[in-house]
Amino acid sequence: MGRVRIVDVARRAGVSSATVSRVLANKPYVRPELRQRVLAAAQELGYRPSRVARTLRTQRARIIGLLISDIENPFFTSLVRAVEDVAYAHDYAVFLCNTDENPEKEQLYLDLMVAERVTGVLISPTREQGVDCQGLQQAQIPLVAVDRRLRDRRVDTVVVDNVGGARRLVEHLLDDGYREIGAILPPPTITSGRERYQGLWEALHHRGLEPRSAWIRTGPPVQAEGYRLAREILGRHPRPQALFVGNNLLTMGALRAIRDLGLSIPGDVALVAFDDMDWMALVNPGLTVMAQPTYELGRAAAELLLRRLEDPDRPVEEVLLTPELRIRQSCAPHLGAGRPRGEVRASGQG
Amino acid sequence: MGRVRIVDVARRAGVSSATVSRVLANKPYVRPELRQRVLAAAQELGYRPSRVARTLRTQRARIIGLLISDIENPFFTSLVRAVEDVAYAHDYAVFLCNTDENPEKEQLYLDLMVAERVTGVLISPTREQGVDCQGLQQAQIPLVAVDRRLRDRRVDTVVVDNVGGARRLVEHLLDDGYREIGAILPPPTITSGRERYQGLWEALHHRGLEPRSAWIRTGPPVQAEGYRLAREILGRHPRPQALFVGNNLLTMGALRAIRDLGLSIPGDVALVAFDDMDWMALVNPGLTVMAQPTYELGRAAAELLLRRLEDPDRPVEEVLLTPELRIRQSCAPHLGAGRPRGEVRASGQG
DNA sequence: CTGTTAGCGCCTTCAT
DNA sequence: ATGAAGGCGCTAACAG
Repeated sequence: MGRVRIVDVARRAGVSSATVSRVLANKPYVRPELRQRVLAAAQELGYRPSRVARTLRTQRARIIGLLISDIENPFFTSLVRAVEDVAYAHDYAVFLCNTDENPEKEQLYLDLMVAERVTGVLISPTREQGVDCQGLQQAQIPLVAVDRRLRDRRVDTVVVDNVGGARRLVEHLLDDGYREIGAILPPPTITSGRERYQGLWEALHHRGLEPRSAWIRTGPPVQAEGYRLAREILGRHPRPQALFVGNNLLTMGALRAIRDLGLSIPGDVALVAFDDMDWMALVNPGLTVMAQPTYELGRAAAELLLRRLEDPDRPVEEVLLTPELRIRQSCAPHLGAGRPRGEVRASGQG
Repeated sequence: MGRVRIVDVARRAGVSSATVSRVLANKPYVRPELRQRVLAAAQELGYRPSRVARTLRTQRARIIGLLISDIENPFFTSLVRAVEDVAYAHDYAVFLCNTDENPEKEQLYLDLMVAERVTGVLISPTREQGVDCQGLQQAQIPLVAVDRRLRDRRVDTVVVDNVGGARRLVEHLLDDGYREIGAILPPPTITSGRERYQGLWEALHHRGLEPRSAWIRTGPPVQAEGYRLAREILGRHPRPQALFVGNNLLTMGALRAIRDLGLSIPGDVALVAFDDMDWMALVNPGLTVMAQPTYELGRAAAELLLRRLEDPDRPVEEVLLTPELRIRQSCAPHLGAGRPRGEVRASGQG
């Protein structure tokens, strides 16, 4: 085992375990000489404090729990990276759990976080309600929702402006002259999906248009679903001239479907997508996307959690970040043909 | 806090804490009636055992540590997913750490694993040697290396056949008539990088060819480096007709560079790559890749660790998996022009 | 400034 | 089949 305990170090340094503890915790009121002796003894013995014992004693593991819904989604890995950076800087470890869009797994991990007495939890919830936070509350473990909201308004939240972002994307299509617009979206049980639908709705209504339900489909945010739904929508007669896809994985599937159908973008069907992925520009330079500030999202969430820890009584906070429209200029001229309006606009407004 | 302790449950059920412990651990020798009472009491009180206390007592946290070198690399996320699935099935939690190809961070996390008294550790090491496993050994925490080897031959290892895989990729180029072949590889401090270089070397030597050092570059396996090195190599006069890229992130960078240089694949430069990414076929259907069985890799590693835990004295094991050659048929005819040999071969042999 | 002491919550002999 | 008691390794009062 971690054979060498604090008393071993104490004995070797000729002091008490309390002094060793103080030295290692960098507390004041220790004679420099003793400090040296202790440090040396610890070094020589290769002493590794048991974080387990410390946690039991202090009733708080210096760990931040992070529950994401799909680790294979680049969106989340970028977020993870951000959280990790912040945690690392503040001497916290990160306990990463992949809920896999599965509410049961989510609950299981939430309970695990309680059982491990983590300091705080960041979560990107699989659904808006039905999450049992009793355990967390009882154990006074703060919770912060990232990317997706929870029904419970008492939890701090960090999200992007999904309504506005979706609206700008659709407006981009409308500005280009498209009127027959289809959409593939995450289900309304996920707040971001619902909000993006609302953005679509607002954009259309602002121009006196109605969403055509035959062209609008929702499904779990996974690639296979994007593929399936895109084929379904684009297989209809008539089919929409343009597609708004509300999630990166869905977009990936849709791109595949469009390729398999032998269609070109935007010649046969125009595409705008929420979320961005690094390789999308490689796949299709003509694609316009709403890029989320993923790293910022994670950083903001982690920092919000830290603030909450400092002052448990501060008012509930909601951070709203703004996604960025990226209009990509096609560098493959043959793909540009057939676009209602050929003009390429500068990045920025929609 | 987790206010309700085992004694609270015991009191409520009118038994001792020992009985509660036995019931919750599903141990025999408890009267069914008492068992019911205990279960009911635990339920009513919302009792959540402290894993921290349990760990302190048993000296082993039911956690598997997983140290990967880059969480933003899809290769690793797929591996994470596999490990998680196995762990989950065996009632282990996974403590995921991102070393970020940084040996210091790696060491820090390794120490953290010891401090947390995890059951075992899976690692994809940042480098072959210099990893201090003293702490792990002292604490008798088994270690398994995944994807990359460690110098220390006493650790169980799960890797793919990098030499053979690289060789087959290069042979694929040679079979197509290419002779002037360049390469972009991870550095030799990473075993997979070195092994892939060896595969390249073997393929060339087998045909009486020599690697041209001016066309061969190594660098950290990140996209920016792939971009830089590809530009460098392809900017030379003369430049190679074909490129072997030995890592997915490097490939991503190389693809970007090739695009920015206005070159086409394989017309201007042929490309074969180790590692596969889901979207690569979308980016360039003509790309031939050596796909790693990433999920299998993670699963094998986790299972190897589990076996090691069951029997600490079993001989050291090395699992060698075989990557799969994927020859993609170009569906963009204009990209096929200029290829020395137009024939498209079936997937399988190189 | 430093040492003594009393738990944190659980599991596990040992005795009954 | 059940209970009593000790201790895992550490920190935080409290004494001095």
